[in-house]
Formats: sequence, structure tokens, C-alpha cells
Amino acid sequence: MQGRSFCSALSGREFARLAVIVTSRSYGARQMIVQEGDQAEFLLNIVSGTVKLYRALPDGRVQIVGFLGEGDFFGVPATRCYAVSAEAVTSAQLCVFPRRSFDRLLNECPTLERRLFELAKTEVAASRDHMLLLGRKTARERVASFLVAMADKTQCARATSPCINLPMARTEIADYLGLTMETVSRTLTSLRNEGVVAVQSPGHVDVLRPDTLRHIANGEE
Amino acid sequence: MQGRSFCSALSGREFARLAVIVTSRSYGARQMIVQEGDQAEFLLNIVSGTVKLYRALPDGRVQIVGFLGEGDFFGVPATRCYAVSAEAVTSAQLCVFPRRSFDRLLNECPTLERRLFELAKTEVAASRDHMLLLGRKTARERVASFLVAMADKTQCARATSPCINLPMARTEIADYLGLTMETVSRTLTSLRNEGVVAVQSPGHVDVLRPDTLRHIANGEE
DNA sequence: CGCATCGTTGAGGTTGGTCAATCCCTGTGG
DNA sequence: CCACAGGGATTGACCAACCTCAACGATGCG
Repeated sequence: MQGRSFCSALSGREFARLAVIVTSRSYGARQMIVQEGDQAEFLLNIVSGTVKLYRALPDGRVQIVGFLGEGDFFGVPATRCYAVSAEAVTSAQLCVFPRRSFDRLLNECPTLERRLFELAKTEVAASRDHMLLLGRKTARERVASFLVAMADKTQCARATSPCINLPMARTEIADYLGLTMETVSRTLTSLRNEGVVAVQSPGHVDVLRPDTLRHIANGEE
Repeated sequence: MQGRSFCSALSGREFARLAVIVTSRSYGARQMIVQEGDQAEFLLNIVSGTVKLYRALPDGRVQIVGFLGEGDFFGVPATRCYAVSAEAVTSAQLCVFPRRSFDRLLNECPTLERRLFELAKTEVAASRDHMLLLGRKTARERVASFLVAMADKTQCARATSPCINLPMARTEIADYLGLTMETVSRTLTSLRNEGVVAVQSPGHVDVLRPDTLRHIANGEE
């Protein structure tokens, strides 16, 4: 999850200037947005919908490195090419900034650069969290961690029984958690049978025992 | 691996100013440097030796998120606390910058901030690489990837038969690759038996067939 | 209604983990 | 010089978590 509402770093004047160079694009579910190795000509900001970032191995194995939602931002590459592919999970609306214009703006607006730096630091921290998950957590702990993270992003997170929206498919959850679809499904079923969560529909999960879920996520059972 | 020689971003005058607030510290092998959750009072730059960054689960499982070497830099946290622990792998010499002074310098020197931003971007890209490794690669591919990465860092990488220096223990390689010590050892043995590498001593590996190793690392066999 | 897609469940296999014995290397002391 | 101890590395036997393959169920759309 890269940072939300980066535009808040801009003054009204800067924002107006930026608006001139911006175009908007719509993507249907599963539509490819950028591909690993493409020239990084654009920076993108998500207006609505969910987008996945992923890396792939030649034989088709996929690792999703993050899901982006409303307000998230991507395409600030270390090199001239994108290092990851991006694909729409749901239908999505994106703001497109030509890279050159954006770079110019960056030079004129140190606040913006600082804000992007903050986002990058948050991203590094999140990546390390995810490395711990991928390298050392069990399937059960991974799924619980995922649900906790998704609950934290949802509006009703503060409620006694948070409800979680899962716009992505089981396969995509699996590719994010380094598991198979079947293992994700089985794990969710067992969490349901234990009364930790309730699965209303594939895309809608209620957390019945948030503390238990959190404990499982942290490997504290 | 966070960025090398960040000091190159500094002008002579800025460097001189920085030098005033810098102190140097020595650490013995396995000595703790900072601990996850500690107040982030210092930024550190490695002068010599190897340092590991890691996150741990309450039951002792460890995921090493990176090894740092000469010139690498760490301690730019997104929050007030360190999100990872750091420990000396070999005996090491570090430069210590008090955070407040460093922040002040940062405000005065946009070049430095830009440089740190670049480092953070590189770090994000490296993290994503490692997520692919942890989430989707086999033990064999992980070990091969690790050897390739270590070879790329070594001086004699350009030689026809690159030699690799491994200052860290097998356990540490395992904690970096999301495996066990035993699996790392077995995998190295099988690569040796196939004539891909030669293991001179635990800390010294020669790559006999670099292309093969690279293919294995990328899952292209 | 029929089809397609996604999700769930089951049976069995494989990779990598666990536990334990042995090896190797280094350092120490007799 | 050798014996010994100790830590890391290697190897082996066994096991379990997760994957694979396959069947079945649910949901949504034309």
C-alpha cells in the first residue's frame, strides 16, 4: 500500500499546475496497466478501484507485492523501467502523469518530494513486514495477518466486529501470501469453523474475534 | 542492501558540518546494534564489516531482511522507532549520527534528501525482488539467487569464475532465505555435486558455471 | 436454463522441516 | 606434538505442512 492522498502535499497553485498535465484513464477488471520492463513513462495515482502490483517468474509463478486502493500512488521507479507489473483487480480509474512533467514539478516543489520520500519509507517498512510473513509465518498466520491488515484499511475497523471487504480473488490473495488458492480457502474455512471470522460471501468477511485473529497473525497462540 | 557512499551527495562544506556531529563505534561479531521498537535516536553508516537487519516473531522465528556492508546506511525510519533490529555479523565499525542533527542537515541540503530518496527507491525494488524469492522460489532457486546476488557484490564478479565471500553463518543465510540451515547446507552440497559451484570453506564459494547458476536463480531450468 | 468462472473440499504426493548423529575446523592445554 | 573441547556445518531418517490434481458446489451472466 503506497501512500494515500499525496496531493495533500501540494499547494493550490502547484496542484493547478499539475492538473494541466494530468489525464484520467479507466481500466476494466483484470486489465493490464503496466508491465515489468516497460519504459516508465507514466506515474499513476488511483482514483477508484483496486490495483495489484506483482512480479512473475518465467514459468508463470506470480508474487503479488502489494494491493493499491483509492489515493495510492505508484510508478516512481528507481530505474527507467518499471520493476513490477500492475493490473486492475476491479474496474479502476487512474490519474496518469507523464514522467517528465512530473519530474519538473518535483524539482520545483520540495514538499512534494519530501512527501514521496515519506511514502517510500513507509513502503520499505511494509515490505519488511511482508518479508517476515512470506519467510517465516505459517499459512494460518499469513491469512490472519492479511485479514488484520485488510480490516485496518476498512472504515468499520473500529467497530467491535469489523467487516472486511475483499475485492480480490482467492488466487490473488494466495499470490500475495505465497500460498495456493486451496490453502487460503481451507484456512479461511478453519478460521470460520473456529468462530474467529464469518464468511458472508467470498468477498465479505466479518471478524468475530478480533483479538484472537490478531494473536494468530502475530504467532502468539 | 541500502545505498553505498551516501556521503558523495554532500558538498565539502556540508560534509565538514556533518563531521562535527559524527561519532564512530566498534561492534564485535554478534553484538546487537539496535533493537526493533527502540527509539530511533541514531542513523548509522557502516564503515567496515557486515551487519544484518531482521524482524522476529515472539517465538523466536527470525527473518533477516537485508545484509549491509561497507558504505551502507540505515536508520531512516518512517516512525519514531526502529522497525527492525540490527546486529553485527562480523566485527564492524559504524558511523553514528544523532537523528536531530541529521534532520537539521537534511533540511539544509536538498541534494542529500534526494540521494536518500534514491536509496529508498532502490530499497523498495530490492525488497520486491526478495518477496518474489520468499513467496515463490524453491529452496534451490533461493540459494542460487543468493549466490548470484553475493557474487554481484564481490570484486572478482567480472572474472570468468567469480569467487564469493560469505561472512555470515549458514543459519543467517537460512534466516535470510526463509529456509533452515540444513536445507541451505544440503542445497549447497547438491550444487557442488553438480559442478555448479565449489565450496572451498564455509565462507568461500567459487562459481564454476555462472550462467547455470543464474538460470537456476531465475527458475529457468 | 446452460455455461463459465470461482470457490470449496478431498485424497495423496513432495518439498522442506525436525531431530539427531557425525564431521570438521579451530583453539586450548597438557 | 597430540588430545580434547566446542561450535558450526554436514548428513541421514523421518515427518508434516503445504501443494497438486481432481471432483464438486455455488454464483452470475447470456
